Amino acid sequence: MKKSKISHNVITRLPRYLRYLDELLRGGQHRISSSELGRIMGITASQIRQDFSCFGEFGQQGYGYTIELLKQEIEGILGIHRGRTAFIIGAGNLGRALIGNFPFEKNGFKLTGVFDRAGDVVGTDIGGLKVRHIDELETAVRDAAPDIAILTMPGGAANAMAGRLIDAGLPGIWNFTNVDLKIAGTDVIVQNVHFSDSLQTLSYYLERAKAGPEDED
Amino acid sequence: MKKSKISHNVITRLPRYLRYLDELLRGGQHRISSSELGRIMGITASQIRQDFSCFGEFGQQGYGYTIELLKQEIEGILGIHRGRTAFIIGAGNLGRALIGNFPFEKNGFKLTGVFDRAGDVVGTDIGGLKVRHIDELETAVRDAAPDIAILTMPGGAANAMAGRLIDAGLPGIWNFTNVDLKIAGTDVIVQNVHFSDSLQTLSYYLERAKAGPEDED
DNA sequence: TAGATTGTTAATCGATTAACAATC
DNA sequence: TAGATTGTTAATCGATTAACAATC
Repeated sequence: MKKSKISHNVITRLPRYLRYLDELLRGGQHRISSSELGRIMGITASQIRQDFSCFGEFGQQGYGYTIELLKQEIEGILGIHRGRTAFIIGAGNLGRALIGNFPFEKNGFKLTGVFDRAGDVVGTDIGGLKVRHIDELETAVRDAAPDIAILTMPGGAANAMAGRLIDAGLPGIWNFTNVDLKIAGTDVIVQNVHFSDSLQTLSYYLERAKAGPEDED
Repeated sequence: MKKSKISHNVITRLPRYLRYLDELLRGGQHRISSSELGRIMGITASQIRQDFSCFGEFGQQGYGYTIELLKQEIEGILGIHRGRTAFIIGAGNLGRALIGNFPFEKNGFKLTGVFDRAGDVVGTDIGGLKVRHIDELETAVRDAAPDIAILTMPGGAANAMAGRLIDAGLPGIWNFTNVDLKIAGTDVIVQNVHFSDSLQTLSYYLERAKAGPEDED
């Protein structure tokens, strides 16, 4: 039975399920039970069944789950086949790293714009996209209507940039800067990748290596 | 009163507290109450006081918290002044982005080695560090005894690399590859930065923009 | 002192785990 | 059919919030 309000914890486990299902498929496996998947992933079979049951009934009693079908269902829930588009704001090292190495297509996204404010990169070609000047941003957002902007510029400019993007009607932001965007009162969706937070968390567990958990996200 | 077992949720909030305290200090503020901090951060004052009370008594009744002191306490808990060292494994775009832009020092880390397997980058200088060949890794880990290795190489090689590092006695791994490292049976500490998971979570909330929460990590 | 705010205990809420009838 | 495994309800566990005495 589908649930109306789905917890954030459940949502963040979905991409992880997807990774494991992918790996099983690559290993030639086509069917799995919640207990086997739980054993592999280090979580309980109960949790897996509860999680899936938020969205529908994807298994078969006495059989388990067909991996291909389950994967498709989860991809559907995450909206991976929506053909979304993204702008990258900031063509520095991090922006280039994403453009060059991140599998946007596999995640249902297509890069359709790269912007920077530095005169020397504007006009150059990175990964098949011509870098445009940041002054063209608002026009471009209104014209191309990307689903998200990826903030890979210095943190100092992040909030001003977010404001411009939101004003131009952008629905989502993938934030790689080390600041929390001030978005109260807007309905933009923000997902943060805070490197510092992650490293500091690692630092904490290093300190307490004997006592704490050994693998945390 | 200090608590013996501290939940992961509490730990992951500590870096976020630190960011807000920093911002307040930069704004010239020196004192704050749990209720004011809660209002700014969008959490309850109760949660803030509960979180801090896991580690000690950092405030003063009737007054609140001295921001400088509170910040120092949290930095201490996270082990930020430990003078930790790190190797980067993979001198591609992402590795260079971290070397060039990430404030390791502010997070208590110092880069002491960069490794790659590609002949053309080995021997070159990146951010003041000479890139060494991956074959020298084990020797270097034993000699320099870094606290962590930062995996910024292709995911396909991640598990083999993690195995080598663990065998050489490395305590921690900051994993930027899109795979879950198989570390069962070891006592290495792993912290993951899974870009894909983050983007897929964003994708989910874009789909359900009207109903879901608007700012999630 | 009076007002404010902490640290902590108790109450509530939500998430995870266990159990089991339904059924493939 | 018998065995296996789901989806779901109930029980447990843990995390968040509320309340308040202690005290600056």
